[in-house]
Amino acid sequence: MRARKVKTEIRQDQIARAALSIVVSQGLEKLNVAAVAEKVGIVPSGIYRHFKGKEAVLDAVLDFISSRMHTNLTAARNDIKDPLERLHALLQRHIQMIQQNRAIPQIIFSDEIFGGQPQKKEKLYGIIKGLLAGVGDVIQEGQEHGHIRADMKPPTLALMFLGLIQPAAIIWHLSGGAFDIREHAEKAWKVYRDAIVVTHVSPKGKTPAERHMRVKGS
Amino acid sequence: MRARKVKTEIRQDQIARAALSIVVSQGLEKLNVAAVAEKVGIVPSGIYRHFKGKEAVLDAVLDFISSRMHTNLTAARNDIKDPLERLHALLQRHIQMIQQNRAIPQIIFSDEIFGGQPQKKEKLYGIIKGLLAGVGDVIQEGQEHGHIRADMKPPTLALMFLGLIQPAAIIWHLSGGAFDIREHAEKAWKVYRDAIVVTHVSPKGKTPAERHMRVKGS
DNA sequence: TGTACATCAGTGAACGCGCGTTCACTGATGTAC
DNA sequence: TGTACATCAGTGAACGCGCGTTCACTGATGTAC
Repeated sequence: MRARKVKTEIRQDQIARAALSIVVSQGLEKLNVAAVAEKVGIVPSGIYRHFKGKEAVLDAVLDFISSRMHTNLTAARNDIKDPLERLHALLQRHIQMIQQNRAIPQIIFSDEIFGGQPQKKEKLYGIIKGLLAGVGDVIQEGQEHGHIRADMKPPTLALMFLGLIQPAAIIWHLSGGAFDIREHAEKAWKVYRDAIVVTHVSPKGKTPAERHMRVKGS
Repeated sequence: MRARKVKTEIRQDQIARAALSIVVSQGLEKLNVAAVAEKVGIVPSGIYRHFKGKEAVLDAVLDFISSRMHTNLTAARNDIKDPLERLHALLQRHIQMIQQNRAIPQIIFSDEIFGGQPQKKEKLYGIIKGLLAGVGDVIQEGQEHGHIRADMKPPTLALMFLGLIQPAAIIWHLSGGAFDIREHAEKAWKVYRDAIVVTHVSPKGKTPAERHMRVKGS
């Protein structure tokens, strides 16, 4: 039975979504041209009317993930003013995203991208750098307002922020979803918050960072 | 030219090492039976005299990684008594291990294992659980001696400890080795240490954990 | 110490499978006049 | 409004490549007597 003719822009979108959903439900190893084609309702060779090849399809999937991360960033930015609260919200959104489609860790760590062509690696690197920059901006704002310790640079704290999520995501995936990633993230968040927060019940006119360091020092 | 005959136990070891070294230098995608055989100096089909198949070779490589992690754990345990110092040493050893063979993140996150057969996934899960348990033991000891805050369970703090390394390892890999993973780890370690340490210049007879919390609270 | 036989590691040809990709075609949709 | 033609999406057969694996064989090593 011949599939209905559909404009190529629409098919491109359908194909990218189909590819993502296959990875979500079956893992990246099961992502092949035939499977994508079937999901869209055309024949394998039909894919090549809309994409140059499998690589291009993967590129489109990466774009999807990238845009979702940006959505999270801007949503948190618009919703919440306080930098620490915003970080917390970002953490929760990120975890929700990972839980909803376990595709993301799968794709990020796949051979085809993680160990694959420099081009793809570069693209993934760009996505992660974008996320880190977004987190770093929130941290810097917090530092400027005196809410976050200023003796550590934003990129360092931003990467540590990722560290609250990533190992948990891996355990969660390896345990087949049994590990409670959200619960861990909340606990880890408390520790992280303690480590970077500067309290405002100012005693003796010191800068927040100085006070923080003194309190810790002895 | 016919290869010299070698006992199967020795060949098994040679094959496992060859496989690991291929992943280190060329990535896991380049790991195939032919490449391993060539490295060992026999013909591809010869591999099957010593392993049931490619899967079994991968298993052997995982065993290698597992044993290296245990080496790190016991070395740190023997060398250093103070729990916090021991954690620090463990961090440094772990980073050294990752830098020496970038194979480890590659293998851990490969499709074949990370997204592959449940059996392999289980094995990897076991390795990571072993590492976490080792770190957790050090933390628990620190808590019992009053050096580490006791209001968080060891598994939580242990997973956060992994979070100091893992995102950095990924960035390091994606950046092609440009990112200074060691420098980041040292900075992150400072923040982490601040977050979990309990100082001993005791003021008013409180337990270390209580004092820590009060200092932070307001 | 030598001979006969069993065991075992190494070989090369061939198979089979998955899978991405090409290509000549068909037929539907859109456009010019 | 109708006709002719160009464009473009969908089709199915076939190709080619990589790669894991099998199998009958060869020849070396070890062992029993």
